[in-house]
Amino acid sequence: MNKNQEIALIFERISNMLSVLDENPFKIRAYKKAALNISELGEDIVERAEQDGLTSIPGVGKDLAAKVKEYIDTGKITEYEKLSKTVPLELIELLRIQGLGPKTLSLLFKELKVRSLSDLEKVLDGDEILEFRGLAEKKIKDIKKGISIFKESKERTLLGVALPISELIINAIENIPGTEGTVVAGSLRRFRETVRDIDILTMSDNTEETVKEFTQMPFVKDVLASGSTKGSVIAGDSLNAGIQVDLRVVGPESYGAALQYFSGSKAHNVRVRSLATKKGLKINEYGVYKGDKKVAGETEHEVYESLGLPFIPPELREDRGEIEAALENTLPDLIELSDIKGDLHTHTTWSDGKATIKEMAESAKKLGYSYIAITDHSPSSVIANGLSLKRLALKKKELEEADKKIKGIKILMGTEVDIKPDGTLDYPDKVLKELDVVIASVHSGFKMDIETMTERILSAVRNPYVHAIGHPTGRLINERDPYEVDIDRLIEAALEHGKALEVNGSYPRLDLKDLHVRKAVEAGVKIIISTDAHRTEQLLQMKLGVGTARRGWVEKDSVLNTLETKELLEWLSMYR
DNA sequence: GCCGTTTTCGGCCCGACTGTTTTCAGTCG
Repeated sequence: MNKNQEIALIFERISNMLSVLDENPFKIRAYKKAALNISELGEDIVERAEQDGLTSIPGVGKDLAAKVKEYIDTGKITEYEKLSKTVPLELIELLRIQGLGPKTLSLLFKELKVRSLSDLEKVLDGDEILEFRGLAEKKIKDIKKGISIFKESKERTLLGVALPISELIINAIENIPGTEGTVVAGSLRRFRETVRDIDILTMSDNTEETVKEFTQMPFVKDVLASGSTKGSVIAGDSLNAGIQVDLRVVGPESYGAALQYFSGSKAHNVRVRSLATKKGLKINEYGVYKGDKKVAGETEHEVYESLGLPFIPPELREDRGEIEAALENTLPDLIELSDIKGDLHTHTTWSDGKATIKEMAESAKKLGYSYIAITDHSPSSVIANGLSLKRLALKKKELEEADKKIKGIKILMGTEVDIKPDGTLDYPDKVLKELDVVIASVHSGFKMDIETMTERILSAVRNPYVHAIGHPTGRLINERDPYEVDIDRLIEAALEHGKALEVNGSYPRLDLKDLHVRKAVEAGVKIIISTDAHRTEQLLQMKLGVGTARRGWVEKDSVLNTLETKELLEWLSMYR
């Protein structure tokens, strides 16, 4: 964890501690907001402090700047140390329990000395609890249910897992008579790399009945809420067990306002609303109002238009400067999935893939691609059945034959070559020179200090025959942290040597991630968006890669695999 | 605790659902 993340975590905890102590809610929010902005800063906070610019971080004023400074200088924040003595860390963890909020927890903490999960469970089973106002039988039962969900709770669900599930549910809802326009909203629509729940919006002429039918669907294990416009359920084993699915049902006159509202993010919506207030408008999920008069609501476009803004694509709605860009009319013209002309990172049965060259190429052709690069592993990746020089030659022969046979798509001979711990590549230069596409990646020796790892990857960037660095930070979301690499230096070197960085669309990776991609393209670095497909259906993960790139404000011009075959081949051959 | 082309003080997004509140508080998103 770097200093930014450490400080963000402490502020987040302070916020939670204050909420359990029932402090000023705006102070609580102030700490949360500062935590978010510091964690997304994209710049070393120590450097920012040295330039005396801490208060230039949104949400960081004089007080919080002093606390950041204190942490940098002493490794401690006195306020946090003090609060920790009163409010145990284990207690604020309990805020994640559904149905148990800060008010109740505060009461249990102050009156019944609850300090941990086991304390809480004991208290809920005891008699004393029944003395408390607002904590009758049903509420206690709800909290107990929350505890059991909390105990089973997994980490946030991966985008690539949640998206297909949302499509199944959308289909099921569309089959309810009278529904129309069922779409995904929330963080899933924004293509966040992980999601906490699945938000779905639909229109219906009988909202109550639609919610009711939704809560009775076969995949539902638990119903958390069921009202006239909103239902909330927990999915059972037939889907991704434990994930929460929320449905909102509105009429057509409010569809756009509701979609805008439920797509979030929260931070984006707060900005949108305060903008509305300044213009003398009021905005909620039913529409935009001037006094009692509704001025917008049917479409998202008109909601933004009523505020004097152009439409803001969902992937940008994170309050990362999109409001300002919209006001100045400088929003990026984001890349579309249909701009992609081919996939430059795929595997076949020659290494650890499950499909042959021919099968991969034919699937790529069906997607309308003009080219596909087959980039199997190099010998050091033993587990992945990396190709020896001899097998590489044999593969080349098969690939050339397939290329002749299959018309309408160019099959490129490539490799995903290992960057070995000493920074050398797993094939000699004279071999790399003969390949159409060379992607260099780290697959072993992850535990290195940042200096060594960065140098290791930079030596691959400097190799004249490397085209791109594959999954540059090596993370596996929810499973493995990224290795330590100085992204800024990597970007600088990629720019200097004219090399591309990959946005790997494989859903456990999504690497580079949104904030890093944005940094790279803003610096002028070209990227490739690829799937790392090991089977034909994984070629469809391009959608996730493009979504991640869109979250990184990427335009078509920054992406090499939007080039037509001829232009791409020209670019690739610059390194020969 | 932050922030300011309406404010350096007084705001800080807004509504649905639930429970036990007979008019509203807590939780959630």
